[in-house]
Order: sequence, then structure tokens, then C-alpha cells
Amino acid sequence: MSDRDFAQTLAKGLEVLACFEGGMPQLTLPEITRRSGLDRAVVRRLCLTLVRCGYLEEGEGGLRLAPRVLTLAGGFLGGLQVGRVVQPVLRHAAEELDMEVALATRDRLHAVYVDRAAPASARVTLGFGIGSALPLLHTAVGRMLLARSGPEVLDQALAARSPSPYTEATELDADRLRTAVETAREQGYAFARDEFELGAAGVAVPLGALGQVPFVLATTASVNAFDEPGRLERVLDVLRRSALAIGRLGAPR
Amino acid sequence: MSDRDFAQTLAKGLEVLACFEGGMPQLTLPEITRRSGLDRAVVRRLCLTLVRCGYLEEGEGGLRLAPRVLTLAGGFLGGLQVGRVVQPVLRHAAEELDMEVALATRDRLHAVYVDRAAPASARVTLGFGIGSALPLLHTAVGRMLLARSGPEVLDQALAARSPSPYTEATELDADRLRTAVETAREQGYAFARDEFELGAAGVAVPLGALGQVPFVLATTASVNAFDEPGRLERVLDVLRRSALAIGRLGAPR
DNA sequence: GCAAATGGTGCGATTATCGCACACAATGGG
DNA sequence: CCCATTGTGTGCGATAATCGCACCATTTGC
Repeated sequence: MSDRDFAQTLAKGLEVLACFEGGMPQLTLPEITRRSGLDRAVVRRLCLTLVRCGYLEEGEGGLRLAPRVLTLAGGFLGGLQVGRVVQPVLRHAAEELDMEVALATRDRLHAVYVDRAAPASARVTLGFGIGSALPLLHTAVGRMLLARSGPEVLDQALAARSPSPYTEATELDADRLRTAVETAREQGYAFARDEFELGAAGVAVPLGALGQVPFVLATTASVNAFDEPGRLERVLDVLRRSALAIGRLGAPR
Repeated sequence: MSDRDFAQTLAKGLEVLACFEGGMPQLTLPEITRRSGLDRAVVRRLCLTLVRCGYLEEGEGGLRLAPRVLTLAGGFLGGLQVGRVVQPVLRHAAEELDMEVALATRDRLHAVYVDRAAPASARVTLGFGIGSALPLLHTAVGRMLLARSGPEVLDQALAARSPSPYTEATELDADRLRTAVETAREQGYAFARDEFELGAAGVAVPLGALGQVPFVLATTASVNAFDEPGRLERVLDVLRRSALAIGRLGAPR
């Protein structure tokens, strides 16, 4: 049955790996079986294979991801020149704004941090780092990514949006969400506050696309950081100049 | 033939993915075929599968890793509480020492950066970030990892060591390398300079193991940073206190 | 002592995978 | 201009790998 050019076993194995996304520290065989919907025996054999290949390791009472997935991510980051060109620019912008600055892209229906920098003064961290996944609809990063993606992505995101709001300020109305994305496209930047995490606000600007998928540059801070008049303009200015710097040096595919 | 509990197709697919480790920005089908040693048609079908699953994407004239691998890495990092507890400790240590500080672990026969922080003063970066792979034998991180791993790992690393030195100072003699690892184990820290990159030196201390695999905390700087008398002791002190702080808070498996 | 959940595994039928083979385009050197 | 080389796409038959049911052991909780 089905496609001659599609290796089912591989797809199922990747499905098993994907069960560990979203901050699951460790999973047991039955849990993976439930999450993936695969047969129990199949899951077991796939997990054994993944362990032998070094992608999973057995802890007490469960399996967890092995450092090997980091090496894979390192391949992605290295190919993008993240270490050499992106990181310095982000650091500089973070210091200049005294705010957290991140480079993000899209994976399916989530925004993903590709790299991140925080100013030296920051004593608290929000806990998001490389590989962290954020919702597309309710964050500045996400909306800017949607604004630069095809319309079908927005449709999918709206269709898949969770019915439970993150905070009391989370916008749930489809039309208003469409408008927010449209606004981001027209203005050339996105702004969001309180919708994903109360007390947090973000700004995002586009950076061009390194393939099919767009990249954006974003900053996050507590809401009151944007109260001061003219602050938003300054943030946008720094972000846009940083975006240019990265666009010029990096992405030399 | 062969094992009933081993999914060959999955293993081959992962092999294809692994071809992209080591900073290959993009690979063509024939290149992957050569690197993996698999059949051409098989490689093609596996790649099509990987593209459809979102792990690879097609660029002009080649395939490259997709942001999806970052999400996977995010699962690993999130499970380790890297964002919340590790990052702040590294940042603090980096500022205190005014040196780059990194948390690393072992993937097969490489040391891998799990997280990293640089002081605000740093204007140049070595280009190593999360997921970067370093040799085990010729770096401080690597030797400390070897000192805390089983003896079979050291044997494998020695057997697999590349015959061509990284720099003119690279130690190639097996016995002296064994001694260096043994010394690291006895002293409780490892030191290396010039062997991997001329002009660079590193110090590493153990952090305990979060599973089978040990973790180490390390710092890197230019060689002259360690010339000042007493500097090494100060570095060790800060690293050890940071290691304790991470060991206390994190790794709550 | 029973019930439910987890872990391990054998085995036959199915079918997905393998890898050769053929076909075609683009490139470049002689 | 031709031929050798390299990359790409794909059909198909034989084989072997995968599937998933079934059975059994062990543990946990009531």
C-alpha cells in the first residue's frame, strides 16, 4: 500500500523521536506507544534501534534524548554560520537595547529560536533558548513569521490553535488574529504583549528567507520596557540594523 | 539476516541525517550516497521521506537540514533545564572570569557543547556554539570527559584518532595521551593549550553524570590568559563552584 | 489473590524495501 | 561533434524485513 518513495519505518522512527519534543524529560515505552499510536512491539523495536544508533538513552524507568540530537542541531547551526556571524550581532544588539534578542524561524506550526543573546545586566532568564518552540499566533516572533509565510500556514495555524488561552489577554478570535498578522506584514514589524506570558512583550522584524522558510529577529522584555515614548522606534531601529548586518554577512549558501 | 529488534530502514535514514553533521551546509544526492555508502535509489527514497517529515529541505542544488532538528535539540535541552538553571550559572561564571564558559558532554567520540556563555567584553567568538563537536583527545573538555568515561571509550578514541595533527603542538603519541587523561582524572581537572587551535587554551572540571554520560564545565581563552600566576587556581575555583551550583539545582531527573 | 499495567519475545503472513536496470538530461574534454 | 562522465528519475521482481497478534512473565496496587 501507498507510496513507493516513502520509507514508513523511517517515518515511524522519527515519529517516536518527535514524542520527546516539548520538554518531555523522559518517556516510558507505553507512553510513547500512546503518543505515537503505533503498535507496542513496533515502538519497542524502534526504540531499541534509536538507542543503538545513539539518539536515545535509557534512564531509570524511561527513555530520554541523547546528546546526539545536539550534534545534529550543530550541523544545522554550523551550516548557517550561526556561531561566527549571528551570535556577535545578537550580543551587540542585546547590549545596545539591554534586552534579550533572538533569531527565530519556523518549524511547522511553531516558532523556533535559532540563536539568542541576553544582555549582561539580565539576571533572570525566561527559560527560552536555542530550540525552544513558541506559538505562532500569540507572539510577536510568530506573527512576523506568519506574515512572511504562505497563507496556507496561517490557515493551518488557525485551524490547529488551542482552545485554551495562555493568559487572560490571549486573542482567540480568528479574524482579529488574521488582522494582527496582516498588520505585521504591512508595518514591517510585529508587536505583542501579555498574550503568551503575562508581563512579557515582544517585537519582531523580518530578516529575509534562507530557503523556503523566513527568519525573523526579535526582542523580548517586560511590558513596561516599551512604555517610554520613542522606545519602540529605537528598538525597531536596532533590530533592523542587526537584521541587515546578519543578512549581509550570513546566509551565504 | 541479522537482528530481529533492529529496524534497518530507520538506521539508514539516521545515517543519512548524520551525513550533515560536521558543518556540511548542503549535500547533493550523490554526495550523500558516497558518504553513507548506501544504494543510490535507497538514498533518494530516504531523503524524500526525510523531506516529507520535515527534517531536510531542498535548496538549490542540494539538501540541507531543516529547523526541525533544532526542535529536537530543544527537547533535549529543555529536559535538562538548560534554559532555566544552566544558562544563568554559565553567564555569571563567564562574567566573573571574563572568559568563555561552556557545559559539554560526550557524543560517541566527540565532545559536544550543550550550552555556552561568553562575557560581554568578548568581541570575538571562536565560532563554537551549542552542538559544536570537538575532539576528545586534544582539548581540555575532551580529556576531562575521557577521564570520567569508561576505559573502552579512551581506547576507541585512540584507535580512531586522525593521523594528521590539528596544529604543530598536537600530541599524537598514544601513551602520552593516556597519561594526559590519567593526569586529568587524578588532578580533578584538565588543561590543554595549542593542541587543537594555536593560541587557544582551555580548562575543564567534572560536573557529575546525568545518566551514563559525564558532563564537564570548561572555559576557553587565548593562551596568555593563563600566564598570570594564580590565574589557573582562580579559574578552577570559579568553575568548581559553578559546577556545584548546576549540580545542586539541575539534573533533577 | 485478583486485576491491571508493563516488559519481553516467537512467529507466520504480508508487504515494504532493496538494488539492479533502463532511460534521459546536462556537462565538458578531446 | 561525439563520447564519457555525472546527476536524476523510476519500474519491477525477488527477497528479506517489518508488522502485529499472541502468549507469557513480572510487577504493582487493591
